[in-house]
Amino acid sequence: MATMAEVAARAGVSTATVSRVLAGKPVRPDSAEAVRAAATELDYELDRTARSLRRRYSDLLALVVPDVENPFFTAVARGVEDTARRAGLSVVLCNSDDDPDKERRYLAIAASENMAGAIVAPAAGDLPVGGLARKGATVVVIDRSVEADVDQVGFDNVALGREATRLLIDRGCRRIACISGPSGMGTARDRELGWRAALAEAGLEVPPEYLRHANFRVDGGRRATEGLLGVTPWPEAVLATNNMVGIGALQALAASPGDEPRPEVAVIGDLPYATTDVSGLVQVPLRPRELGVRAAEMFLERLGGFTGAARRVVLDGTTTGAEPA
Amino acid sequence: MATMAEVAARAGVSTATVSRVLAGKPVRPDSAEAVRAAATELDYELDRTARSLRRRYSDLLALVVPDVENPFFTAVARGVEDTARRAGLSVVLCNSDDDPDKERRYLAIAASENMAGAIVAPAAGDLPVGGLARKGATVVVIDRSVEADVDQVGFDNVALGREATRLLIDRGCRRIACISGPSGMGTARDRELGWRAALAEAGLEVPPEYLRHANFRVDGGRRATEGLLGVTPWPEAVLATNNMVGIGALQALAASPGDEPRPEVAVIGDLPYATTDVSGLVQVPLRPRELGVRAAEMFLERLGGFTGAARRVVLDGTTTGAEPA
DNA sequence: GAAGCTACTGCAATCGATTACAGTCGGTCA
DNA sequence: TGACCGACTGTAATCGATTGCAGTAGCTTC
Repeated sequence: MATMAEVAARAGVSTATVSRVLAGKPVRPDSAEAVRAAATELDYELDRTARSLRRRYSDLLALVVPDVENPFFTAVARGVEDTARRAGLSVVLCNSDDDPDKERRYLAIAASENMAGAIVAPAAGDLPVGGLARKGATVVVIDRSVEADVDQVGFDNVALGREATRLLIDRGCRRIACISGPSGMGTARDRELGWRAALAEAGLEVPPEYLRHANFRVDGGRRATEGLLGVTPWPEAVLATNNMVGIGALQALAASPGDEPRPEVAVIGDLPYATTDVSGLVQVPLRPRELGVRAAEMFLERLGGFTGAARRVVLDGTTTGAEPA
Repeated sequence: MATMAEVAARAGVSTATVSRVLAGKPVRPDSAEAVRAAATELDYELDRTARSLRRRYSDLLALVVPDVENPFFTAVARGVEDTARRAGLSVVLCNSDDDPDKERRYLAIAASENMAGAIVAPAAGDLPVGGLARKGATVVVIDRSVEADVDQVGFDNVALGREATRLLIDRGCRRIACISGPSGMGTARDRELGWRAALAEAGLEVPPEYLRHANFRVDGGRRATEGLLGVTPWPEAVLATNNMVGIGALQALAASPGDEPRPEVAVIGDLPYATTDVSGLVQVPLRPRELGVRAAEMFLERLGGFTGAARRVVLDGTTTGAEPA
C-alpha cells in the first residue's frame, strides 16, 4: 500500500502538499493535478489510523442499540446512516443486548478508537460516557432518556400510551389490558402511565391483573397475551406497548383456539413485517427512521461546532429547548 | 485522557514495560502490579488508533450486508458478533444497500482503517477487495458466491428451491408459481433453477407467466403476488424465494378480497416477525445465525494463521473442501 | 527600487503505542 | 573468581498523516 510520502515523491512535492490536496485546501493547480495523478497511479489510499492519531478524531460514529434484531432499531440505523454518510461519517452499529457491561465496553472502544462520538439508546438509566466525554466527543441519546447532560431525542411516551388507549376507548372497548415492558425501563413505564391516565380520564377501572410486565420481545408479548386470555372477565382490548410485544400478542391470538374471546389489539410502534392485514389494528406509529435522522442531525450540529446547552427533542412537533424544565 | 507515558512515569517504569503488562507478556510481578495500579488511578485507556497505526491492524471486523433491515441479515450479524466478541473483535456493521459503489466505499474504509478484515454478502458478482487484499486482511464471503479466491459460506440454493417446490407438490399442488429475485442475483437464480428442476422431475409444466422477478423486498413480493392472482389459470401455490418476498406475498393474500383464489405459499427463509400462525405454511428455514457463526469462525481461523486454500462451505452438513471442484 | 501583500510550499514536530535490540542484574556452575 | 545464562527492562526507531511556522516567489503600489 502506497504511503503519502511515495505519492509526494512521485508528484515532486512534499507530503504537506499532498495532504492539502486531499483535504481540498488551496494548492497551485498544476501541483494539485500532479498529486492527483500520482495518487491514482499508485492507487493510494489514505491511512485513517494515522490520520485519527494525529487529528485526535476519526470519521466513525458509534450507534449503540439494545437489539439490532428489532426492526425499530434497524430503521433508526438507516436514518442515522443516511444522514451521517452525507457528512462523510461511517456508522459503526453496536449491539448492547440491553447489557450495561456490553454497552460500557462499546463506548470505551468508541473513545479508544477516537471516534467522533456516539448515538446511544441506553441500556440502563445512567450512561457511562466517561471516556467519550473526556475526549470531547459528541454524545446523543435516543429513545430512552437519561440524567446525563447530553442531547436527547425521543418520544413523549406518556402521550403515546394515552393516545393508543383513547383510540381503543373510541372503538368502544372498556376493559383494556396493558402489556408493559420490564419494570425499570422508562419508556415502558411512561407508556403504561399514559394507559392509566387515559383510563382514569374515561372513568374506567384498572384491575391489577390487566397489567402485565413482559420482556420487550416477541416471546414476552406472546406469553403475556396468553396469560391475559385466561383472565376473567376477559379484556376486550390489549395494549402492546412496543412493536415486538405487539407481534407476540398477534401471534398468540392467531394461535388461540377459535372459541376463545378475541380482544382488540393496539400497538405502539410499527409492524413492517406483519403477515396479516394490520390496517384494522389500532396503531400508533413511531417513525423510527426520523428518530435516527434527527439524532444524527443533532450530532452533526455538535460536530460542526454548536456548543449550546443540552437539548431535549420530543418527536412529533413538540420540541423542548434548553430552558429550565 | 492519560497516555501510556504518564502511566509509565507514575509506575516508575518505561512505556515498554507498560505495553508488555497490558499485552500480558512476562514482567516482574511487582512492576506489573505498579503498572496496573497506576493505570487504574489515572483511569488509563489505551489509544487504539496509535496501536493500529503501529501494529498495522485493528480489532475491528467489518460486516457488509445489502440490507440491515432484513431480519435475515440482522440474525447473521448476531451470529458474527457473538463469535467475534469472544476473540476480542468488535463488529462494524455496514449497509451496502445492494449498491456496488457503497460496498466498495465501505471496503475501502475497512482497509484504510486497518481493520482485521471483512465478512461480506456481496452486492454484485465481483468483489472489490483490492485494498484489503493488499494489506493482507482477511475476507470471508457469505450468502452469495463470487469468483474471487476467498473463503465462502452459503447455502445450496438450488437444493433449497427444489425442496420447497417438492413440499408443495407433496401437498397436491400442481400449478406452482415462483417469485424470484432481481435477474443477475445468483441466489435468486439458483432457487429458481431448483423450482424448475422440481417441476420437471414431477413432469409438471412451467408456464412463463408463473415466473416473476421482484426486488427482494416486501413491496416486490406484494406486487408480484398481486400480479400472479390475475393469471389464468390461477396458480395453486406460490414459491417465495426469500423471506421478504414471502412477507409481501402473505400481505398481498391477506389484503385480497375473499372471493379470489387463495394459493398456498411456500417461503425459503424465516419469518420471525410474522403476525399470523405460520405453522401451516411450507417453509424452508435457513438458520442465518449459524451462517454468521460459521463465517466468523472461518474468519478467526484465518486470523489465527490458517493459510490453506480458499474454502467453500455449504451449510447443512455438506462441506466442500478446497479440493479441485 | 523598496515595501508590502498574496498565495503557496516545505520542514519538522507531533499524535501514542509497539518492539528490535542492547543492555543489566542476580544467580549458577565449574 | 569468572563465565554464562535467564529473566526482565529501557532506549529509541517506527507506523503515516497533519499542521504551525518560517519561508519564497511573484505581483502590486508608491
